[in-house]
Amino acid sequence: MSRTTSELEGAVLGVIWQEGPCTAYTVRKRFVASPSPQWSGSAGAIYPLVRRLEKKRLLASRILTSTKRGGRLYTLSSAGQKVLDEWIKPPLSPMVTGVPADPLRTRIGFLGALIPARRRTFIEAALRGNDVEIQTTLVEIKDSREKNDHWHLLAAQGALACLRARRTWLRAAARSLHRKRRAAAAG
Amino acid sequence: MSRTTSELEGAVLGVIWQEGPCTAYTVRKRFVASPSPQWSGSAGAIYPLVRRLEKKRLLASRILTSTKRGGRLYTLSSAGQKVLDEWIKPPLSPMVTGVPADPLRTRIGFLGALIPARRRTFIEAALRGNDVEIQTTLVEIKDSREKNDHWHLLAAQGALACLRARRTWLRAAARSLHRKRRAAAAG
DNA sequence: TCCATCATGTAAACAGTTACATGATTGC
DNA sequence: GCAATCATGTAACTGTTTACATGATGGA
Repeated sequence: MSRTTSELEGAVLGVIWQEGPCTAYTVRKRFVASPSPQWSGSAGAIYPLVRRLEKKRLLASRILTSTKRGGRLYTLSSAGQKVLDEWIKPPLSPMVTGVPADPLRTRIGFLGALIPARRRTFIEAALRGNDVEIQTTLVEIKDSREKNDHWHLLAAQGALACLRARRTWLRAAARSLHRKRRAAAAG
Repeated sequence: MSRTTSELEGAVLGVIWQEGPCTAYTVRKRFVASPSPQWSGSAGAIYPLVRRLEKKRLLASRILTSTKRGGRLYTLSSAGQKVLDEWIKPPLSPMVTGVPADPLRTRIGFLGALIPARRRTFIEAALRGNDVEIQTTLVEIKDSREKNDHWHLLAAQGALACLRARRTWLRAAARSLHRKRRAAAAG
């Protein structure tokens, strides 16, 4: 009967669970601040979504009186809590456990379309970009440790593990390119 | 002047570059067969997209005469080659180098919403699902090695690296849960 | 011959982005 | 008091999925 919960819906319920009573803008800021560029956290996505969730009785809201601007303070209802629970817990679909999409990896799959000289340039740029992300993530880890935010820390550590693995892989790719070039020169 | 190339557009151009002259259905199959559940490769996405790309002169097509069913054989035009090139090569936006989205990681960030007993269950299910993906990827690696598909091999190795890192991370998460539980019991 | 599935598509529903609008609040 | 930006929203556009339709092809 209940339609399946989308990633964004689940994440919004999760944020409201974490933040306690909060406005749509608070939720929005969380997505905008998120290091992963998964969602933009655009107003056009969040405001209509929380309205939908409220209509489904997964969120309760009361009007903000402390400010003249209006707006609503949202809380997770018990039905919302349950939906959040169902969204997180097993069984985990392949969509959840499957190989996460990585635009960098996608491009590597078509790297042969570049002229050889550009391939090396690509890998170098990728390594630089990846290192920037690693630095950002280290800061994020430090922050969540200081705030004692156990789950966020765990998630950030997962992101770091992924980035470090990507780094090792990219370096191996660079070496493999090098071998290929030498083989081509020799053959 | 030219609008930015989306991930799906880039990937479709890449597939047609790889496969040589091929039909929309061939492209579609590639996405459906892809281990990453990023795109469904649905007909409603691919057929209109190749049409759009053709209208933009990035693809050329000729009608299939060998079959009665009709359909078209698409080829990358030189303009298409150029767009593919631009799409792959640096500068790489944060959207490309950023932390790849991982639904598993997202859920871990909200794991505190589950009752403690369920948290362990989640991690175990995640590990099982992850191991299945590792097996699938190993097969993929074997295949591309046999087919001497260098770039696809490289991409699959990247996927494997990511999955292995995820495995290590999940095991660490399980240990961390365990510590937490013991601390709670003791405190 | 008949049934499954291949291959090509289309249409409606839906979700998310961009861009805009508007009033409140804050800092100078 | 004025400018910047905060906060709340809306509307149009775009792209993707789901579901359907339809004829071709291949194997029993």
